[in-house]
Amino acid sequence: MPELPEVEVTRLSFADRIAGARIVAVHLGKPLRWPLGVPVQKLIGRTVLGVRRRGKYLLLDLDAGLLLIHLGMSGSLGFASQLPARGVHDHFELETTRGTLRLNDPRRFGAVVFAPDESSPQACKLLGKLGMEPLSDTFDATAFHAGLKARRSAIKQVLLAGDVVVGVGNIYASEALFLAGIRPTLSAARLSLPRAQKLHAAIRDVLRRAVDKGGSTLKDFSNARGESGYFQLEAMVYGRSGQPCKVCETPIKAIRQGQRATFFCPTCQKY
DNA sequence: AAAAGCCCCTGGATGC
DNA sequence: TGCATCCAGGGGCTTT
Repeated sequence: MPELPEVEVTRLSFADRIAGARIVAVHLGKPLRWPLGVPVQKLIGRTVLGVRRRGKYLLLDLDAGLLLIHLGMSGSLGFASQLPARGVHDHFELETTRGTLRLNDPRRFGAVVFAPDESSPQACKLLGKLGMEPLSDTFDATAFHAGLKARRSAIKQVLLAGDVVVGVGNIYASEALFLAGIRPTLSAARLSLPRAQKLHAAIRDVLRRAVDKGGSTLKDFSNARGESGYFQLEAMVYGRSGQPCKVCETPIKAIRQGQRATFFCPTCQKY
């Protein structure tokens, strides 16, 4: 579910409220993708300094170490002073002096991992190979083009891979390619500089607008306040197989690339 | 080194 | 209504 906009929206919905909170208890449910990597006791008494984001990871900075949180495919966080009773899919909970942070994740592809610091092996294993941050000022079109030049697989799959640019998942990859007028199957290396620049702008545009709309709620995404997102209503191609293109009315086509669905308009994205 | 497949897990939708 | 099958927003790991 959660791509960069959903993760960022989640972060914005609780970062200010949790900053300065002291951890008073930790509850673990079923195992997530990876073990926490620290005895729960070591977290008790720690203070949460703030929440950052890197790609689709949330970084909970503590006064000693940090927690890396990934929402996987079906994860969502809740943060409130009073949450309902824990359910079967609530697998991690941080009880703090400011409220309880809870991870609900039915499929358990998500994870919460402790790292002593950002350059530790624990953190580098997860963050080390991540590409450029698309919403940061350092995301530069020329560097983006150079990154694509080195890759021969389809542009859609290079976007998803996350080693050139992070945060673009299955929804926003299709959407950005539509906005840029690029066929998803085109080899990444074959994008000219002007087209790479167009895609660079399209990625920033679609991600920013999605954050503004509170992310996309396809099924069950909600931010840490429990609020849904509305960007799915603005999708030009994602999930619109067979429906008329909003620009030219050609039926939207769905194909599979690397076990994932890709949506595009055969007319607006000719090559 | 890069690319392609596999797999982790649960639940909802679809089809018989 | 019941059961099997397919599909889903991610991404690390293994194999080519």
